[in-house]
Amino acid sequence: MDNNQLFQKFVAFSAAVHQITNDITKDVKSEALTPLQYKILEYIAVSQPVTLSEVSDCMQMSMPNTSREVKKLSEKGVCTRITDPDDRRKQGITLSAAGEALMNEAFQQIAVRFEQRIAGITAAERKEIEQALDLLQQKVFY
Amino acid sequence: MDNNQLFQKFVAFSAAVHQITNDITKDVKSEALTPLQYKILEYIAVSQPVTLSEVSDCMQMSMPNTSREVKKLSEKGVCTRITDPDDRRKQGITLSAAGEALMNEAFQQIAVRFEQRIAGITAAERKEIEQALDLLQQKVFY
DNA sequence: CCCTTTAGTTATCATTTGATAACAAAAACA
DNA sequence: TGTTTTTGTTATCAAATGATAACTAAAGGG
Repeated sequence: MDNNQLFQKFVAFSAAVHQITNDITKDVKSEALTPLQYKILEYIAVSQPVTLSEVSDCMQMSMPNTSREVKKLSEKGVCTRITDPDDRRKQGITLSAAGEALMNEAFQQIAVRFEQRIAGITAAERKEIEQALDLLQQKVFY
Repeated sequence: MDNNQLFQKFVAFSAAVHQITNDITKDVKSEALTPLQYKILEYIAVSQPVTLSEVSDCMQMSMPNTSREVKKLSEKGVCTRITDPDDRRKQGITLSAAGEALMNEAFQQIAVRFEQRIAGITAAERKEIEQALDLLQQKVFY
């Protein structure tokens, strides 16, 4: 039943992460973007270049809906699509300059709030945190 | 600039947690509940008894919308509201028996998937993971 | 060369979610 | 006691998201 205890911790922890990150990213999203669009853009930012299918898979949304939302994003000028010369069905989606700027600004704000949150932490603690992040990402959240 | 590196790790980590938990809880939600309703129920399950205002705060949604969704949940028979005798404006929201059953089933499924994920881990690693979860929850995601 | 599969698009409709105004009742307070 | 604040409700509307069908074009495979 030790397994169950670990699971309890996992659930509580995941809930905490969701809550804190929601809190931190709250009203960061540009007025021009819907929440979904912001999330998609965030995904593009981290994984670019990506294909439509990859966005669809990762965001767990249907191709038609993905197509629609990404189309809106490129109409808003925050991302660019270039047809893959090797397979002209595919397109590489990347952030445009405007998109990069927008996401930089967002991350900037998030960074500020993150730093407030860990303000007054010692160097040793920081080291511990880094190691814990690495460990969990490697063994649980991979 | 060490701060910035830690922040990078934090962002990557949060993204990973979101993705994995989304994956794990995917299609766990009962057919009878919308995603929002499932999240609210999950929150009630963890924090019961809660008031409408607390749900509203925590889920970052307006009181009217919170009222509507919680009303739907109680109409579906998964939660119960009892007026606080000390302050009859407030109501304590808890899971009903059916709600408990539903959430138990959901957690059961999530637990199974979690265990698959950490299958083949040594006792020492398990210990490390537990400590890492505790540390982060205490120092970052509090 | 035909057939199938993969990648993506467009259109349309239903449902969910968000926002706002107008309200009621209990509690707090002056 | 009368007024204000807190807690919640109801109704209504707009916008976002989800689901599905019908389609195009390129690639792959026999």
